[in-house]
Amino acid sequence: MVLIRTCDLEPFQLTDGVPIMPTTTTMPTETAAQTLTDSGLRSTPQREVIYSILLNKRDHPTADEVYARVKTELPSISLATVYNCLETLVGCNLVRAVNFDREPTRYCPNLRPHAHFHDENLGSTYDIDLPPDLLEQIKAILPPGYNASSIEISFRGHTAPEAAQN
Amino acid sequence: MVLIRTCDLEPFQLTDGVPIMPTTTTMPTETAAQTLTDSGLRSTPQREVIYSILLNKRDHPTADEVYARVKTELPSISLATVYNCLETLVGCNLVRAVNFDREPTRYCPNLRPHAHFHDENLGSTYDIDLPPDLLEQIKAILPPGYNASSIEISFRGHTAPEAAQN
DNA sequence: AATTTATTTGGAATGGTTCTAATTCGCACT
DNA sequence: AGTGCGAATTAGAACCATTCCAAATAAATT
Repeated sequence: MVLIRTCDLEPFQLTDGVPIMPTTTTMPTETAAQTLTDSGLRSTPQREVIYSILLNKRDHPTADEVYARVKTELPSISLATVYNCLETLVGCNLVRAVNFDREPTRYCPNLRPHAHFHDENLGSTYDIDLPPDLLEQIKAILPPGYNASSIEISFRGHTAPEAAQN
Repeated sequence: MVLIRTCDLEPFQLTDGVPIMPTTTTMPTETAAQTLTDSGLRSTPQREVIYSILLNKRDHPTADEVYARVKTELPSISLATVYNCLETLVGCNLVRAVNFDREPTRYCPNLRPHAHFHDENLGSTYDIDLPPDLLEQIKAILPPGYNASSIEISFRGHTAPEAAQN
């Protein structure tokens, strides 16, 4: 099975400058708490809050940015815990880690297959929906004997000002 | 124009365990020296040797690995110079930097569009030829207003033992 | 040959991330 | 309700790839 090392967002609208929040998301069939305990892990306030922060504002924050946001809710949390929790959430597939070159890792809640677009002017990252058939075609370029467990597709460039999403 | 942030290798053969070295490569129309001076840079021994090392063994070495290899030829070279030279070569498009998550950057001589496959068992990286039409299809998933200057496609997984290339 | 400018160099600094050892927490079992 | 025990959190040190810096060297230009 080929995992998409990529994160998720409902298809955003580009018709005007207004950011469209996902209305229906491919919600996990269980709560985060359930997924955690199913993986033999505990559902802690830190993990829950960090996950909710990721769900809440899907702008692919870095660990530092997550840290800043969590502190408003859990002022005594440590950066190490933020890293630990993010790693845990990635580990049980609630969240995906996203990398652009050697920039700090970004995080987003795990949903469906998509590519990433990184705007070099704004520093923003957007999710690009990936059609299943295209994914199949991409997998098909691998020679026999190559077993891929994950794929990552990322674009770099800039977005037209009128296409601003967030 | 969309650049492929990816490096190159002639299509390797997988029929047996024998690594096939590229026979014909899409050689640059100019020498490295020429490309450098065309970019207003000097052709130095360090730059030339590093470039030749990259051409010589196309196994996507890290800066450290390049450093180790250069030292046999230029024993007094410094690691800082290796980084400088690699950056210079990347800057004038003779070489591509390749990243897998946050692992150390790898380098390969610049040729045609291709994806990367990273074998998690061996730590080896292989180039996967990217058909032009597929590339077009991938670019086509971008919504209007998204102007990509580069694409990167990378696989992670393992290769069957009998498909060993190098 | 002298001057300017680019390049190299070693070592210090940076910055994101991970490690460590100690504390705290949550759950299971009395 | 209290206790014990493994899991989770925490602060700070450590790590490591990479970059920065300031001095030394080399190459091109005058």
